[in-house]
Amino acid sequence: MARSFVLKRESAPIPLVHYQIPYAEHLNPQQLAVVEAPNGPALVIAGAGTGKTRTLIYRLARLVESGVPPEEIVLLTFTRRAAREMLNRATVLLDGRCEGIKGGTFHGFCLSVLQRYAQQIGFPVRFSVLDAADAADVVDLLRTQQGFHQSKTRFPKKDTLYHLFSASINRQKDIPQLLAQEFPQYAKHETEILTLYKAYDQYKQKHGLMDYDDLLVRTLQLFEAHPTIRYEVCARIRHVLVDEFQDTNKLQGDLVAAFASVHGNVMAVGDDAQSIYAFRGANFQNIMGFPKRFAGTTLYKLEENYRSTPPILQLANHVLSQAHERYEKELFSRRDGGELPAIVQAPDDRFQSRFVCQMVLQLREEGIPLNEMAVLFRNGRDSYDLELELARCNIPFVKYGGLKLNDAAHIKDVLAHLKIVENPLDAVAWQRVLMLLKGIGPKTAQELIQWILTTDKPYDFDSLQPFKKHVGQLRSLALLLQDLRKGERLASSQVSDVIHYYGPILERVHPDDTEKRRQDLEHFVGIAANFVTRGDLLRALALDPIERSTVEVEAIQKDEIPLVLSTIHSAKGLEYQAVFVIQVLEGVLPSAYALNRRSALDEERRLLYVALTRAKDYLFVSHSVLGYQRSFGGEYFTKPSRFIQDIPEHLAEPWQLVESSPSNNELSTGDPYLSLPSSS
DNA sequence: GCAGCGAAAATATCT
DNA sequence: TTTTCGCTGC
Repeated sequence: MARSFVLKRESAPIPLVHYQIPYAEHLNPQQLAVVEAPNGPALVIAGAGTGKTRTLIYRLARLVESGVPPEEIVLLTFTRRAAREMLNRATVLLDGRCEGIKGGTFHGFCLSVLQRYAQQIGFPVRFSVLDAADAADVVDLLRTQQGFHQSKTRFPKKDTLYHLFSASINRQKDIPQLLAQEFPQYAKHETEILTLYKAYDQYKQKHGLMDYDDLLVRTLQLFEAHPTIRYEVCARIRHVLVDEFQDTNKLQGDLVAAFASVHGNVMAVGDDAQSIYAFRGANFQNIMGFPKRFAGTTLYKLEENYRSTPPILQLANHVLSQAHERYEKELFSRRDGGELPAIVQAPDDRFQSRFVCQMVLQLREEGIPLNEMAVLFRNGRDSYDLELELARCNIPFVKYGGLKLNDAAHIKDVLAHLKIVENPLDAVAWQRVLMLLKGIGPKTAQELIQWILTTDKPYDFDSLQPFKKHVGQLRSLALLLQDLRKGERLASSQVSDVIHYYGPILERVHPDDTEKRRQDLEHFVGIAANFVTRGDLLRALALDPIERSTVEVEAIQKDEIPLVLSTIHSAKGLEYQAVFVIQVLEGVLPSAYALNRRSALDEERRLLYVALTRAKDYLFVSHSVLGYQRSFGGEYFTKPSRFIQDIPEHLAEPWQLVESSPSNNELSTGDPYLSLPSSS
């Protein structure tokens, strides 16, 4: 197919394409088959560490070398980080020719489509994208407006409600069903919740707002309502490649089908054993159903693991084999030797942190760079104690997952000012901005917003009679907004202006930690410098929020490449020479939320499997006997996760951490053959 | 109707 | 640790 395509474009007969890259030398036969796959639908089942990313990259290069215009190739990945990395590597591989390939998340790609056609489905060109916190704020606004918060029995909070709405869309279940399953305590509020759901949907339409789910849903709606647009968009997608296909949900499956609807060239890559997004409606049946959905699918398999040593794989296989739903797959390593993974028991959290720090330092001595080591955990907060210890040991780190800088109140405040300039209909942002003013509370803000939404001069408050009391403050706000609105000013200079205006407010609202927050804001100006327009900045931030810890890292040490801290979910698809999995405890991994459902427990188990298979050479799985509850200073006993109970000793070595001598702080493994360096 | 205080509650994974 | 709720005084 590719060949005849080339013949059509060039008038002279070209018998064969000359490939610059020696594919057969760089790839094993299974990988090569994928890279050379003919046009049409293809499904690649690729176990952990089988060179899936590498294969995809070579596939991209191959397509480009075969004459497919790079801008007609779309690579859909799970995170922006993954897309960026793959496209960079492909670009290097084929001296820059892959640069034009479009890559990103489903949400990101849908956003780019919607930005062009938003008006066709009744949205303003400059619609706003709501992140999870924004969306919850909208829900909260409506919740209060409808008076549901005053109900006699407890009414669900904004986060719960938004979670419910989002789950309903992503898992294709109606709200009563979800309520009965997950929140039986709120079942009696079913009618109100349904009312709220409808109100939420209408509100977003009316104010030009889209949440994450809307990006997918509205794109599908757009395609359905306007087949010509669908054709126009998808005709430009000659090839679509989807990574981590096991983690796509129904909506994303439908989108893939739409994207491939003109050219039919779709390649999906996935591994059912690594499915860890069922909570978001991911359905690995998408993999099973792929050949049915796309007639003529060719199936490929990648089975040889190049990443991990045999002992690491054996432990991972063992963990997976205990799942209720059995997996037939067993990965085999192409490597030899390797040390047994360690199951490390620490007396308490502090010990665990000190152990990690000392081990990291020791491995660095042995020549492993910090960014080739990762500490993985179930929840963002599971690393708090470790973060303190790392700072104490002067070990620089980056953290992925967990809280984002965007969630900090002061950043949200600044963003809200930009949002109302971008989209004057964004009432939630208005509310936030107005309530920062002295003497303006929820009631006054609502009245002001009523007026703002109906006027054609939303940034001119001078004519406002009933709000005379506030006219001074409103005037300086108006000045700022009118200034920002003028011309096409650079995003970072707009951010600076807002911060300048916001300075006094910051001091008044957060008198205790003004300085710390001011530093965040300065950091934020730097980030804004990566974007040209205000709209670019806002949309990028909504989809790819700033990691909170990167701020602190820069403060610690700028020169050394940092150690990686990451939630397991965020570590998907990546690999490291040494991996520490910490806090492997009952109630943490598996999560307490998963304990009573088999399928959820299996997902937690796969999560640990994903964590273990990130390791190439060294693997440490740790847990502590005593935990410290951060909320009120208490201690509690913990149990090691059921997933690491009763692991035979030939699969992993049990280590017990003990204080080597009461007089100093050194740790010992209790094993005379294992020495740990003292912390200096 | 707003601000400030203290008590109480909650506390995932990601886009 | 942080957010939310409810009360009180202005």
